[in-house]
Amino acid sequence: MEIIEATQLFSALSQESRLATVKHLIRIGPRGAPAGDVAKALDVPAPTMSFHLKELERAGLIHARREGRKIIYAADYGGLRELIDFLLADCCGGDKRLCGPYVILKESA
Amino acid sequence: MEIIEATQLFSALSQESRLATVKHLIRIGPRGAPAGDVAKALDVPAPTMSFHLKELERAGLIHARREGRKIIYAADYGGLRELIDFLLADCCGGDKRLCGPYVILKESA
DNA sequence: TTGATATTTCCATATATATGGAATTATGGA
DNA sequence: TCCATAATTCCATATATATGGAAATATCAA
Repeated sequence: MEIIEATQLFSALSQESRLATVKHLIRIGPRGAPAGDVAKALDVPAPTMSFHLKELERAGLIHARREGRKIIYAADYGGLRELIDFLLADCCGGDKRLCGPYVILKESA
Repeated sequence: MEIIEATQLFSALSQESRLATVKHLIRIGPRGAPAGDVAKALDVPAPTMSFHLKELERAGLIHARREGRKIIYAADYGGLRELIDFLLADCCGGDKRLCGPYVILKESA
C-alpha cells in the first residue's frame, strides 16, 4: 500500500465518532445498519453522521447500499484488512519488536 | 485502549511526513537518528520536521533523548504495539474476517 | 397526490492542523 | 569569550476538518 493511501485510512479513523462508527459496524456484522440507527446509537445529529459516513466510505472502510428509503452502511472488511496488513507488513516490515505476538499464517489479500 | 487515545494515534499517523518518519525510525532501529538526519532523509525543512516529531512524541509513537547538541529520535515500540493491539483486539474483537491470517501467540503487553 | 419517513446536501461558522522563514536557545570546541 | 552547529520556538499564513440547523431529495404508503 502506498504511504499516501495509508494516511487517508488513518485520517478516517482519527475522529472519535468515526472510529466508534467503524467499531459499531464491525460488531453488527456484514448485514450493516441504516444511517439513522447508527446516528442514534452514537448520539450524533443526522447531518454530522452523514458527513462522517461519507468520509469512511471514501476511505474504503465501510460501504453503503440502498434498501427502500433506508441507506444501509456496513463495515468493509477488505479496507480494514489492508490497514492491518500495512501496519504489520509494509510499515513494520515484520519487525519482531512490533509483530512479536502475531504470526501471519498465509499471504494477505 | 480508550477510543479517544486510539484516535490520537491515528491522527498522528494521518500525515504523510509523519507516517514516513515512523517507518524510517522503525527501519533504523532502537538507536534512532538525530532530528536533522531525519529531516534530510525526508527532505523536510527543520521547523516543519520539529513540529511533526513533537506530534509523534506526544502520541507516544517515538521518543527523544539528547546526545550532546543533537536530539536523537527513535521509534517507541510500545506505542506502536498498542495501536496494532487495538486494531486486532479491541476494535475488531478477534473477528475472523479481519484477523483471519493473524494469530495471537501470547497475551499482548 | 398528499403526507410521513430517511437521508443527504447546503452553508455559515468554528476549530484544528500544516508550513517554513526568522529569531531564539542549547551545546561543544578553539 | 566567540563561533559554528543542532534543534527548537515564534508567528503569520494557508488549508483542512467538524458541526448542525434549514432546505432539498428520495422512497413508500394510503
